[in-house]
Amino acid sequence: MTPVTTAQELCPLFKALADPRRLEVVLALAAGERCVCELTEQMGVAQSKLSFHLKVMREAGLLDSRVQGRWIYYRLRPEAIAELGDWLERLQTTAPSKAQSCC
Amino acid sequence: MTPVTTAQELCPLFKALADPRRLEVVLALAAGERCVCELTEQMGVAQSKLSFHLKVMREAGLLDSRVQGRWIYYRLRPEAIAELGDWLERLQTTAPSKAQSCC
DNA sequence: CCGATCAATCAATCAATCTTGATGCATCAA
DNA sequence: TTGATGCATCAAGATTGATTGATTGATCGG
Repeated sequence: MTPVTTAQELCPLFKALADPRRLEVVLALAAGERCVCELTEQMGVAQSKLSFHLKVMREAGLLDSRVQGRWIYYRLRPEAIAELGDWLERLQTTAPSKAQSCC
Repeated sequence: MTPVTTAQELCPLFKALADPRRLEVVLALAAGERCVCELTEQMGVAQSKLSFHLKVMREAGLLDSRVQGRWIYYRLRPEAIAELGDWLERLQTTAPSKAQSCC
């Protein structure tokens, strides 16, 4: 039972992915959760900048975070990836019809 | 043989989808190709605005267009949808590893 | 406590995108 | 050839998003 996400609900997710730095983060997190300091070092990026992008992705529902001591670990939300994948699949399987006359 | 798209190559596609009006267009086109005037009417949107968004999506490789008489028909590029889907799938199947110590 | 580290947040600047209305260029019907 | 239609394009302004550097709050080790 796919919960059928609407396009409007997916928009924030697409926005969250529509940036090269954020895609880089997503790739890093695909290998497993990482703390902010690891990501900062790995990407060689200013801390506040990374923090900004992490926030965008977290608020879009693409990432989750958990606090451990003084570190904050981020990870991908597989549900978010699945939603996007499902929506794309539904797009593909919609029977494409030739345009009728028009206007 | 999946041609393995890199994140940087996908970024324009995600950008192209990161807008509610454009998602609306994509949905309309999932049902088959449509000419600009049909889309304009269906979406109740200014013509130049729609034209702008169509251009963004076309340049990202998400849409294709063809001229017929004085109309221009737009359609989804299934390859683009497939690329996105493949990338997402690869994300999901990357074995997620617990973060090691850190820092 | 104290100093250090991790990370969020804020304000200011800068940059990219979107919107609007006007204009121009083809195509078509008459 | 003329007038109308379909659509791209352009310039200006408005909106949104990203970057930077500084500050703050929390947590930790000593």
